[in-house]
Amino acid sequence: MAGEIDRHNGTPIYVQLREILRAHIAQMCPPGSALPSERDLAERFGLARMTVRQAIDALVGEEVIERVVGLGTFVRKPKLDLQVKLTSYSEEMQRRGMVPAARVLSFEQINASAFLARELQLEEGTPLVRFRRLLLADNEPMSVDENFIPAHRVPGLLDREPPTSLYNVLSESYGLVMEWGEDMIEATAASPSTARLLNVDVGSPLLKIQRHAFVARAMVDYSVSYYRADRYKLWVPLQRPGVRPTRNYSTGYRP
Amino acid sequence: MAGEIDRHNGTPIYVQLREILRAHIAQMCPPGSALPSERDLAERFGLARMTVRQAIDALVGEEVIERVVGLGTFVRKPKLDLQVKLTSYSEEMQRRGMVPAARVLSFEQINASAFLARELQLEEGTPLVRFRRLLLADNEPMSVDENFIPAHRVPGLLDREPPTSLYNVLSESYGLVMEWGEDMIEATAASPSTARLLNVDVGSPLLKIQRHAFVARAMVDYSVSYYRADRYKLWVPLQRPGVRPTRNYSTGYRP
DNA sequence: CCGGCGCGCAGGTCTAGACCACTGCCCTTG
DNA sequence: CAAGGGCAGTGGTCTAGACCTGCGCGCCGG
Repeated sequence: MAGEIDRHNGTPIYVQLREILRAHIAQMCPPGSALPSERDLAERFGLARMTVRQAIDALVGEEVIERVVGLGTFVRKPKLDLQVKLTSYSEEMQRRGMVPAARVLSFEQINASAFLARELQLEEGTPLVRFRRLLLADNEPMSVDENFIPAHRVPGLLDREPPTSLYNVLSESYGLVMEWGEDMIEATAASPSTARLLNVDVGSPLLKIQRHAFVARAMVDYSVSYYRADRYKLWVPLQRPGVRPTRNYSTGYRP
Repeated sequence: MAGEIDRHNGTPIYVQLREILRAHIAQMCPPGSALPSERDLAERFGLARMTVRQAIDALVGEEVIERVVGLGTFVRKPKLDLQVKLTSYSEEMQRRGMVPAARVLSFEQINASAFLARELQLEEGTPLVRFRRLLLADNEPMSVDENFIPAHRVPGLLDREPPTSLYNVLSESYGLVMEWGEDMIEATAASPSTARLLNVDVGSPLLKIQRHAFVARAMVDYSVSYYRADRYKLWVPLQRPGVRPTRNYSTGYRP
């Protein structure tokens, strides 16, 4: 198991352990495999068992792992059908037989402004990773995309190359599989800078999509995207309240 | 606070305390009121503070109460359900606390064009009821709305006054309760005629929403709406949070 | 050979403290 | 009167134990 506890960096120990466990699970634990026992973990990291339990409690709450009395703690099967909906741009385009590409506009750490802090439900000034890209499909601009992720969720992300698929990296390296979210959709007119990036006229209609994506109760990603209206439509299945959900949602490209 | 802890009946103490607190909140705590402090509760019930915290943790997980560092623990406002979809315009606006109104632009029978026939999955030339309105919210134009309904579904509809709430009439007079549907969402620029109706500049961004609504397997309504982008945003849940995460521990499952 | 019991280990619950950061408020000081 | 510091109280975190029940397996006796 990689990682060590740093007792002096201010991050609560149980949070550190939780993330160590999450990464460990994501990287080398198939569903059904057992975690070390609470007492083992306590000894290995030099912690009280109650502290270990606090870390494990969190992951159980997220339904990442599962306790069984008398047996141990086990990795749960990821919910496959959930994974399809909150898809990343690259997955989405590949599924549609288009060649996705991206030009990285910025990839840096910033401090949360008042606005971003509110959107991400964090304190103002919290370090965030900002990842801004121009997304292309078949070599033609499709959207300008800006993601904000709490930095503490993705230690070391900025030391890497900017990922080609953000959601893939989040899931494979950090165990952050987006489970649910909400989109705020509106129409807007292209600003000069956005128009230039997307290769459209200033004032052209764009689809603005703000997304909050969550893992368990914690928001992990806030993103703002501007899609070219002439290249992108959304398809949204609806249902009447009280009817059993179909649980489908997909973004769709229409030529 | 009513109730006492029974240390010998087998029910975990924190569960007993949790239910005592829940009852206490339900009976005499308006939203915003404070609970006794953790130390108070521990002393009053003769428990360790960690045990009290476990009870409180559960209620915080249920979003019944809320902790504020340095201040105390407070009763939350019950959450409103935002999960309203496939609602009619009037329901939607009422939910937002606005006064809905409509100006009828046309209310007539037409024959399905090739395009409409394809959208409604009917034969070309099939009689349709066309209902076109300018929808207002708080007396200001919000959208231009056009519904197409197979005429055989709504006999006698045209002999009435144009309905104020289309979905209400469909459901109350014809038993057509929309069960599911799909929205196609895109951004577009206001045409001269639409711009004039909506009281915006030509070329202003609009949200174009095409909706297919179904009862059972049969499509009952095809509609096209143009919403003013400056007045309308769409909220789309991507994936339900599912079960409220709790700190309860399940037993009896074998991986 | 087979059945049952007990041991070891898993998580579940609980205790009685500790120190920390944060908040609101009072009281002192300028 | 205003600004600031101190203080008491809050939740946040952590410790090092305790004893409980549930579980599987191996040992031992029939």
